[in-house]
Amino acid sequence: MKTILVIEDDLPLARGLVDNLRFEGLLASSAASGEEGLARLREQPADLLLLDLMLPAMSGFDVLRALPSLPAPPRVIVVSARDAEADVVRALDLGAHDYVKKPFGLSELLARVRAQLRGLLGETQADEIVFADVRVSLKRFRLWKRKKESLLSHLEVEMLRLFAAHPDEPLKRSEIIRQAWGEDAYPSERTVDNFVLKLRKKIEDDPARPRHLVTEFGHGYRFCPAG
Amino acid sequence: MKTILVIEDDLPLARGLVDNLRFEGLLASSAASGEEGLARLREQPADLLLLDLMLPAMSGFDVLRALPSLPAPPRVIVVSARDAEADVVRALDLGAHDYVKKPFGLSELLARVRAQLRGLLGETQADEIVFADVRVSLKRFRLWKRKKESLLSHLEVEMLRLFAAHPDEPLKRSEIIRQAWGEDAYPSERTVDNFVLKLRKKIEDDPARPRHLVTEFGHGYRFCPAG
DNA sequence: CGAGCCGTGACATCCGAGTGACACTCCCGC
DNA sequence: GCGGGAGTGTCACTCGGATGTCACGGCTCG
Repeated sequence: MKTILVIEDDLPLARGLVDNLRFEGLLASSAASGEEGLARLREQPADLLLLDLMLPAMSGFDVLRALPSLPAPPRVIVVSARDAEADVVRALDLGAHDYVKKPFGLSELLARVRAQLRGLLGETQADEIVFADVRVSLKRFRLWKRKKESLLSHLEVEMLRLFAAHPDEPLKRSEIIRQAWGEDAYPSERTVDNFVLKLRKKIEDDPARPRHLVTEFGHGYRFCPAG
Repeated sequence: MKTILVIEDDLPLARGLVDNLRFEGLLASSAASGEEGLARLREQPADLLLLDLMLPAMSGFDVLRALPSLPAPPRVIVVSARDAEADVVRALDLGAHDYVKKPFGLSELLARVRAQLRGLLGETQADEIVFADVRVSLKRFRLWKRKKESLLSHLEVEMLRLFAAHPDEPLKRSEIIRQAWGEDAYPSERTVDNFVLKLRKKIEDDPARPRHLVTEFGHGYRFCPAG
């Protein structure tokens, strides 16, 4: 599913946009300031950003300038009450892909959102995890440890994604299953052990003495990026 | 250099646009009708199309509908005096990437042109794909492997084009269908397998042990130009 | 109506998720 | 320290789903 972030300090408007985007079948969320939005994008890259220009502290232009240094910059539609041509040109040349003037027609905005998302392949979410001497491409289902390449299955990727989202935090097997397998799958808890085994063979120097995927006796497993 | 075609029946306006686009460093030309424009695009693919909606015989909407069947569809900015929201939505959903209402500010239009062309570098619609001992002419629907010639169907070409645009990246069957077949075609996912089979017979030394079109179990297929 | 193309169904084959068995390790009470 | 039971490491095996492959039917176009 495609993800969208709305950066807008007018909360009722933001909520309305998010609701409508969700109704379009998109994974939408909002942030009330540029700083908050950028922090969110750094953690959880989005495919598209709806950006207001008139924000409290950090302006929309500042946000545009900061986007290229993100791990996965989103496409951007600027939504602004500023209708001077100079503002439009400035925003577009700062990297925005489209510019919609307030007040806008909702159906036009949604059509422009569809136009921007069209042709984007797959999900652009965070597609790399890097720690120690290991690099993981979540999009390509591949893992490299010192130039040695391994293939990852769908579930291995989901588990790595989960562990990376909770570094140094013990995760119970039941929690791992719920997050990586989904709400409606109920494999045995020993299945988790098997996947930990497979992952250790791919990311540990000595799989018998793991330093990254550590057993928390009686509680589950813990991911230590630092080792 | 990036190429632009302007389809506009108001000749003075068309000339003005072409001059300004050339001043921007682009290779611009114009056509006075939809038919003429499409013919031009078929001979000489462009990177971007500026399209008027109110054309004499064939309307701009008709042109939009005809674009996908071109060998190399351009990006499209619709430039129109029709300002009803319904027209905007319709044009965007027919595949336009942006919509500018007349009368427009020239600097804004040029900024939108730059925004559309940005990031297109390297994606310029090549009409040849070359890898290993295989050469493909996308325009001629032909493929050569060591002097052995094969004919390609329309969909085979689309799939090759898609794979070539995403080397070494696993593509899901659903994505392949969406990109190669189009948004409104829903063949079975097994259809993709059949086309992979046909392509393998044409590009692999040993189709039973493919090195270029590799299966990613559970994910789809991956194109490895290097083998 | 013949040829080529697209799409589906059927069958064989392959792969990996999940299970269970067995050995080993850890914690706890003695 | 020293069992013992619970928890974990590890592996071989199974089974369902995914894929390879082919053959057939519908379709369009000349």
